[in-house]
Amino acid sequence: MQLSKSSQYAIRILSYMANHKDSKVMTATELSEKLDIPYKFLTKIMTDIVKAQLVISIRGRDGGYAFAREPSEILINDILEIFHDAIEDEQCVLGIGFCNGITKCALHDQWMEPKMLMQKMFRESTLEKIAGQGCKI
Amino acid sequence: MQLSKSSQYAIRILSYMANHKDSKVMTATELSEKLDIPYKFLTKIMTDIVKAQLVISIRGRDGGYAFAREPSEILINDILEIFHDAIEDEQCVLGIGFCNGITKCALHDQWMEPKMLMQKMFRESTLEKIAGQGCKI
DNA sequence: TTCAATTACTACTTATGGGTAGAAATTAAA
DNA sequence: TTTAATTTCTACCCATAAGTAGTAATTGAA
Repeated sequence: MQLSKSSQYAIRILSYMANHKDSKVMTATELSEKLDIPYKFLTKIMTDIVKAQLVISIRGRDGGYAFAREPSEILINDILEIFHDAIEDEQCVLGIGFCNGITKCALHDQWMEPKMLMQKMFRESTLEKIAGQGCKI
Repeated sequence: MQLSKSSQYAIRILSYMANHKDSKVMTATELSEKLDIPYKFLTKIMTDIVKAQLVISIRGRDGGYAFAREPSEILINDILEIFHDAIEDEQCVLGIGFCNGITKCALHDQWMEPKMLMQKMFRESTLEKIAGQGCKI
């Protein structure tokens, strides 16, 4: 019961970038070193994030990554969706295909409250919000 | 962000058994058919659950599986622990090693409430409780 | 004792996530 | 135009989860 490495890294990367909005672009090298994330893995993840249009990439000399939208407009849930880690409404915690109001799994009722709270948190936390907390990593 | 197949299957199996306490032992064949879980995978999981002493196994003819303790004494969290799916107190949602009250990850504060609620749910839901809800699967 | 019904064990295969290597493409500046 | 700094692409490798196959061990009953 945890987030994938890709989601963990992505959240750390983007929250770090949001924390350093003064520098317009940040390179993969800098992010990799500052956040202690394997360089090659980081570039792979960043390519996914660029395709999802949360950031833009500038290739070539003096290139790097920059936000495509304001950090106040980017939700943690947007990041989780890229790596298929978001908690979907219709998805059953026990993995059965017909878990709804009528036929439901053994944990359906108990799971409802923590699930809703988690979804709410992921869907209401913007990068700007979590960045302004004095977190360095 | 979801449980492993092993945990999902295990919860379904044990909650099914708790729902059918009249039959003392249940065979792997019956569980596999009723719950639509691959037979070989089910027996592998059951062996782990037996080792964790939640159920006992009776080998040989007329054998099968039976509870080692009352379903009212078995928590969902006990099952998650077997397959390393439980949410540990000290485990950071972003996977950093020094996430505590002083130095904390970007999501630390936001994660606290849903995490606590989830832990509480897994640690307070007994098999008996979730079984008595008219769930067949 | 033999047989059939059962779980346990060992070893394998397949799928997926995490991670790495090398080269290609792009671009600003010298 | 050349060079160096960058991202991107393709193709791998490794570890683990998920699932399968075959056989050994156990046991009640005929």
